[in-house]
Amino acid sequence: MDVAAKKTSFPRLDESLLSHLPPFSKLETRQIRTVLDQATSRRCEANHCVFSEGDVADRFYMLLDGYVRVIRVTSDGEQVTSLHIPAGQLLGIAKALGKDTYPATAMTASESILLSWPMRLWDNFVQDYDGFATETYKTVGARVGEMNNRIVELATQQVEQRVANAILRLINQTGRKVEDGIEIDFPITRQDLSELTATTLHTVSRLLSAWEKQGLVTSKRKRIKVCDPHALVVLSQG
Amino acid sequence: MDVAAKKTSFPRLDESLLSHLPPFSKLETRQIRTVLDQATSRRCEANHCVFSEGDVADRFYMLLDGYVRVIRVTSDGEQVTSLHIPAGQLLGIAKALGKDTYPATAMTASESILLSWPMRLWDNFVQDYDGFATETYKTVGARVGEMNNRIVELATQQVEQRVANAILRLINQTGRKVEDGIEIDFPITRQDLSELTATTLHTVSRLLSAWEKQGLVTSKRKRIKVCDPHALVVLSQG
DNA sequence: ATGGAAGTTTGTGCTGGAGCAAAGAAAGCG
DNA sequence: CGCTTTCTTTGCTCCAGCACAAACTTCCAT
Repeated sequence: MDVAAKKTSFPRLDESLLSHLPPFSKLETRQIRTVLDQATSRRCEANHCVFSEGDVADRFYMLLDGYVRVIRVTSDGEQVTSLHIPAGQLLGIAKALGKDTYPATAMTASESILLSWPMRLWDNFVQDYDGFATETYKTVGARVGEMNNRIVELATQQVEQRVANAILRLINQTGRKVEDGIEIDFPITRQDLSELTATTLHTVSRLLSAWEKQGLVTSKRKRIKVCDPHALVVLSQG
Repeated sequence: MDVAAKKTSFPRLDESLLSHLPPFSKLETRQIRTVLDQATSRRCEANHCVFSEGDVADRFYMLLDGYVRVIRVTSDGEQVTSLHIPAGQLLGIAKALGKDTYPATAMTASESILLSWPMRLWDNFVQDYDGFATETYKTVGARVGEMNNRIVELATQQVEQRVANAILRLINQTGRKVEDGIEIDFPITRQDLSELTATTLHTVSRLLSAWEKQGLVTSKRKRIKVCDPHALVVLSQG
């Protein structure tokens, strides 16, 4: 792999990129340089499949920029989004779950930049890099927590609350402050939202229309801006 | 801790108990003896709280006998069961998730026997015992997989399919072959099932009655026996 | 600019399953 | 043994949200 070529196509690909990210933050500059040299970088447009459920897990990834959604497909073809992963997190870390195939599919939700390493380096990373293991287990823990919350949410809440919650979560993870509100800063369709909240795009569309009438949100095609986050919080509590 | 006393109240508490269980199966007899000496054992009746969500995770557990259910409680007091844990598995392994409080509550679902160790031994176990870490990450991975499945299930399936699935899962995990069928071998109420499947005990009751009329199951108070597992599988597929 | 694809809005009817209520059956207890 | 508690069954009502359908808007490629 030609490092020079990488640097031209991704000018910002230097130590400073990783040095502030939890799994690598305790590393020395020299170590980070090694890590970078072993990495493959890739820029993907939105809706690009990073890896698929069941594939042999031969690489693990760090999302440098953009957003990735983790989805599962049911036997009859329906998609369910189980997680959104924001920039700065590892993904495809099957090894941390004791698996050698990916347990779910990952797709980019917006244009994204990914670093990846061959999975055979995993054990090296764990051994050589102080804090790497700890941080990945924290990541796993956080995702387990999120999944748990989604289960509780799906089990007990109404559709309106779930949609409100989903939007709030996205805002927290990926919100961008703009004039008169906070916008989800990647393209998201009603369909996507319905897959996140286990309902239909029709219902999501209706809800957003209703909220827009009440001035809680404004939305264009693939864009959602929240004007009154507090009102959404109230809604989400039931 | 008086080892002699333990041995009298739990006569079977010797090396053979642990030696076949995954996290300990690679240990030498001498090591297992050390592990046992450091353990506290406890017998609990059904519906006993092992640890609560949010508690400081000061111990981790091995379920030797019985069943444990992992539950979460919503802000308005509703309970949701996220997992059933069968005998032979670790629980309360917050450390493997990078947490120092338990992320959920664990209650015994039947009379159970638990070993436990102070959490400060966790790192020792990981370091000293070959395969311990690997196996716990597999456990975590399996639970993540299960949770993922539950999310997909909740998101896409009808109540009838979910209840059928839940019963099948329980049968697989904890089923006991009896004459003319397989029985869930711990007491489970309609309420429990409804918490597992995110519905109401009324609906579960109706479904079981209907299935009983069709000869798929028979059930007494707190007991469910499946006579025609295949028919249940068909139902669960929708 | 033009046609088509992708995304969104909105209306209408229908139904699965929740909510409520009330009574019956089994287990536990003094 | 009767009394209480816990668990279960069942009937009835009602509505949230799904299915289906059709039109509209925005984006994109040719």
